[in-house]
Amino acid sequence: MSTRVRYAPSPTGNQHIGGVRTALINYLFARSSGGTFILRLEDTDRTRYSDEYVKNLYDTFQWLGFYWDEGPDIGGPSAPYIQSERFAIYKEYAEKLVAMDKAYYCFCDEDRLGKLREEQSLAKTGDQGYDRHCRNLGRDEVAAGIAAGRNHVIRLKIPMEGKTVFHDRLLGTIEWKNEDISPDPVLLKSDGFPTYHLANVVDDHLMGITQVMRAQEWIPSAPLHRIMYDAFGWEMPELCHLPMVLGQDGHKLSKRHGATAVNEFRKAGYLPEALINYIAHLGCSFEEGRDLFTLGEMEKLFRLEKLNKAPAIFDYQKLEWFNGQYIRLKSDLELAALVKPFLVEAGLRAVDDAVADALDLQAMPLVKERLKLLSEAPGVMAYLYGKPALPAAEEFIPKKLDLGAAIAMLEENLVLVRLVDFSDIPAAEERFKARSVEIDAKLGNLLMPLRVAVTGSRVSPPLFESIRILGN
RNA sequence: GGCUCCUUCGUCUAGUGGCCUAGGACACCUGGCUUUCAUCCAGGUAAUCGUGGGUUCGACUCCCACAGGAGUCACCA
Repeated sequence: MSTRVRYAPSPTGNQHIGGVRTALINYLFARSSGGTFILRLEDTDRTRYSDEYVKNLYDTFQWLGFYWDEGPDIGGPSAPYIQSERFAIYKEYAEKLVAMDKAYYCFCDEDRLGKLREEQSLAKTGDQGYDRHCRNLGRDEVAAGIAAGRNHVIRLKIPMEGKTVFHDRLLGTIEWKNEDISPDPVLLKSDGFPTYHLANVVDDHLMGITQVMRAQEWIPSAPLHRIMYDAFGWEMPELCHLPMVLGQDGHKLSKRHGATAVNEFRKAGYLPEALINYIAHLGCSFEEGRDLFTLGEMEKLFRLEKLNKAPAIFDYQKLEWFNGQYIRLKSDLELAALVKPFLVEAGLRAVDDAVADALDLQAMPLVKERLKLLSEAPGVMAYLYGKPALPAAEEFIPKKLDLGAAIAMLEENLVLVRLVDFSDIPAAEERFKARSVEIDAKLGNLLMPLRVAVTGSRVSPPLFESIRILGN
């Protein structure tokens, strides 16, 4: 049987590192096993839903460059892939569960539930959860309640004793005492929408999902799902709970750790290849002694067994290194195109400017080796456009400049690096000013078109200027 | 607090009983190349494999206990 896996995000926020990593691992698993990767939109939370997030989802994955085989935008045999369009299905299955006495109608309102919570916290007996008040309502009472139009939900009957066992591909066998499972979770909300638990289980079954791979934070809902599969008499997909991604402080990665949304990384000048490679490498190894892998390589090399059980801390520094590596792998032409939007954004050049295009392209060999992020390009290339370099990030001690030698090299059409530190060499300031015109003139004469690029975004403009001229 | 999961350099990892006096990568330090910076190359610092017990001729690798960390306890997913 061929494998079918899915990424099932909820459009209640922009796609972030954690979600994308789950998607990537599902994708790699599908590819490595000749299976199918499916996208399913779990948009059952109407209060947090936004179209904007759906758009962000598509944008993100188009940018990242790995895509699903079946999904809302491209269709497939299990359509529709949007849960709000499968509305009726869930109601049907929830009621089926009630008919089988595996679930029940509950008329408790927010008021009662709130009070219950208060009492429980006062009693300090620990969180007991729902008190199963409506679990044993008579047939007549239920009928009357519904007839009266009272708000109601459908809750799952969690067995009061015994235990629930499930197997995790990565973690092994996990046992839960039924009394420790959240008492009687809601399956169908009072607005008629399913909760995650119902929709997730029903869809995974209906869509023929064979492996469920999701973050470890979902472990506590696994026993509950097991109970539902059993109640329906369905075979449960194989479970595999993925290690989580943590911030520097060891807590679940979130906004306060810095950039977490993929579009933020994109704006900051990260390459999708670098992000994908780094994320995949986090908590997983592909081949001994190597860190850099293309998507295609990972598709072939991926094995679930190589996943780590322990959570991993997201290291922005190492990601930057990956990014620098991938930037250096780009051809000049590719990189120039990649960098262009950042230059335009910085106001250095216009979008349509053939001369600027040529200039950029010629500067690439120099720019390429000193970029970790595409967003650093404007700082590095500012001089090319007659603007001062960006402020210094750090200082360094320059060596003494020999203008005569510099000009000599220029004339030989060699790579020239000129460094001027006015504070260190007081006399140089005067000399430089006096001869800068001469230098510029020689530049013009020698090299057409000009091949000039500022080197070193860390050079402070008032103190240093650094120009490098490329030879042919 | 209950329950569950996890535990090799600061970080990401290799490692499935002897090849480990623990290997690689990021970061950091030193040197080389480059009249600067960056890139690149070479080298270095860094884990008594969370702690304590076992099992075994032999344990990072198997078992147990403890400790620490994390996750989760909604009509959110």
